[in-house]
Amino acid sequence: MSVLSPEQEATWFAYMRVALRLDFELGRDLQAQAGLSHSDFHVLNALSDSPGQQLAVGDLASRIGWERSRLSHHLRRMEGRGLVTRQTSEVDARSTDVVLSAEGKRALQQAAPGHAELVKRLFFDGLDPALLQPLHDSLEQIHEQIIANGTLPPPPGHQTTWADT
Amino acid sequence: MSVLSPEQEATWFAYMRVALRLDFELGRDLQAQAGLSHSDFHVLNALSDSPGQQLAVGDLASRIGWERSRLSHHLRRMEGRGLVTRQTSEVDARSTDVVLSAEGKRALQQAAPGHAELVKRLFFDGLDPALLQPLHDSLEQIHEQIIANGTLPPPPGHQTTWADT
DNA sequence: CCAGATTAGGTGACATGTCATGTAAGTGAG
DNA sequence: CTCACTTACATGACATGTCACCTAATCTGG
Repeated sequence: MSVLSPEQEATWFAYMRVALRLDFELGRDLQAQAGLSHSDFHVLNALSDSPGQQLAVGDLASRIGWERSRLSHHLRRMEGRGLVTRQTSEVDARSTDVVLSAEGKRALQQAAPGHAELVKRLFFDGLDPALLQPLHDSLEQIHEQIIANGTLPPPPGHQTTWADT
Repeated sequence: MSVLSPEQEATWFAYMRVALRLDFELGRDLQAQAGLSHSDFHVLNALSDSPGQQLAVGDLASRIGWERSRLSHHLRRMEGRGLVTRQTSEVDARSTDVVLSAEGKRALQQAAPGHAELVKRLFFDGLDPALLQPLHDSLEQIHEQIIANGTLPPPPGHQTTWADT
């Protein structure tokens, strides 16, 4: 017997096909339309909806599901391009706060509408509206599962179902 | 008014969170357990369920949603490690056939069970069984949409809904 | 206050991915 | 047949990501 049921396997393959192509299409579009890589966009986006438009490096990493060292390299480059700023935290001198710069904000605002438009076109326009809610619920359940069973720390502010003892 | 409805936006964010973490967790596990990158795995997997365990470079690329040049570089490395073989096609001398080698097959078979196990644990074990079918349908619809509206060529053997004229 | 453990990040070497461009085989209009 | 065009890949330069390891700040129990 195999590990996954036939239905699960079919679903998994469908997921992978979607994920691979979507990642490619979105990255390509962002690069062409806004001069941002998909990675840049994730970072800017996460900062942008954080209080004070800033986040500690570690929190940012778990927010977007990256390793710290990857983020560290990427932030150096983004800082060089003026998209973000780094400053040592005032409460804990080990920690670094990443702040969205004015230019970073501008770049994000310039990129976001077109990006959302493409997401709508590729992801939602072909989806039966009746499936939106089930899809959302599925993804949330899977997300919880990944956080509970994965190796990355949970995102900042995440609540587990069972109260911590 | 924004481009996406609030429900769509929530669903999209849930999707991105799942995609980012899943990609990370699966890649990490494959590397640790089987010494294969997630990229290697996609290539081997695609070859393995193709007739003759081989595929033209271009077909392989659209099968896994990659650019050709990325695949070309990756194949050179995989060939160097003995996982695949490349040979000029006999029917069209421009085209290159990529063939799964015995060693590649072995590597894939060694990696697959653990990989499937992790997929089950991270993706399906937390999912309400009643949502499996809707999730599958959603992903298939989205997949069709991406193929129809994206820039990558459709995968080999893909049928569009409306008969070609 | 001090030694060792822990936590937050940064870094260097090297693997991988992207973009622009190159080469060669097939195609086809005249 | 031949010049222009298209198709299938490969490659080189450079951007990005990974892994192992480093430093410094903080915490903990004497």
